[in-house]
Amino acid sequence: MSIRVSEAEKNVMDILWQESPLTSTEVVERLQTQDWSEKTVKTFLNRLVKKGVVTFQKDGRRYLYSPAIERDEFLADESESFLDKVFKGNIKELLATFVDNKQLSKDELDYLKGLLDDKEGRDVK
Amino acid sequence: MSIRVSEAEKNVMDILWQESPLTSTEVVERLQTQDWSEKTVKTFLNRLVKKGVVTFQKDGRRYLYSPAIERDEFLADESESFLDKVFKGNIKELLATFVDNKQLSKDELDYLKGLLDDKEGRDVK
DNA sequence: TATCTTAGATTACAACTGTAATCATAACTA
DNA sequence: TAGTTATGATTACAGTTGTAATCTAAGATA
Repeated sequence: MSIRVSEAEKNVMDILWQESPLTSTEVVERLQTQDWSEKTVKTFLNRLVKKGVVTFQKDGRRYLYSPAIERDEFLADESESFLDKVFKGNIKELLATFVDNKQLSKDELDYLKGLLDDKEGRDVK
Repeated sequence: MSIRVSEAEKNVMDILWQESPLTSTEVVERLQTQDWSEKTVKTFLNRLVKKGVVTFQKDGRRYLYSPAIERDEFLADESESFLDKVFKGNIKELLATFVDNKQLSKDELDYLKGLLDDKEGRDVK
């Protein structure tokens, strides 16, 4: 049931999660880094609307686009699906891979330890 | 430069990482859970060979297939790419999402803490 | 040896993606 | 009001993917 948003489309979602509603022109502007033609970005907006993950209100001849799904929920979905597909659900292996392969700063390590401490006690086991 | 292996193809890789070399027939057997036709599995093997991530030695008329890439390396690649594409490289957010959204057992929490402790001191930062 | 199997190679085909260009039309401008 | 513009809608087109079926030829079998 997982939401189907392609790689390229995700970049558009990210823009809208940062700020919305936006016109297509504004979305195009904020996607300068990607060097997509304005036409390409419009295509993505269109597809995202058809997929039901972006909505719009009309404002004269133009549309004001907004995300129709929550970023957190989307990330949780994507993460779950990544865990299942790549690590076959083995979360220990997934976490080990990330922790092992990334250079983590002291700050990041502390942050993560904090997360674990908060978690401790809450999950009944 | 990341390795291009599709969702369905990953299941074939998983089989070969568990045991290899295997004939196509053996791969098909081990993929019973997926209800793919034998033809479909053969197609995947073929594509994987063309992509250079599976190799084979001939054994008479049949091939003995083996992975041509390391599972660990593949997982690291996939993870890196997932982090970049979905979390735009923000590893704290990624880890927080996993830790928050999954029910983690005491065992898993302890394991993860162990990882972090090991890591501590090694990363110079 | 002639025939049957069966394994890999080739071909099929629709949906999804990346990447746009063209079309139709509503709104702005002269 | 008539022409210009810019926006969303439609169309394009090749590559990837999921999901096979068909073709070809080398072994196995009668």
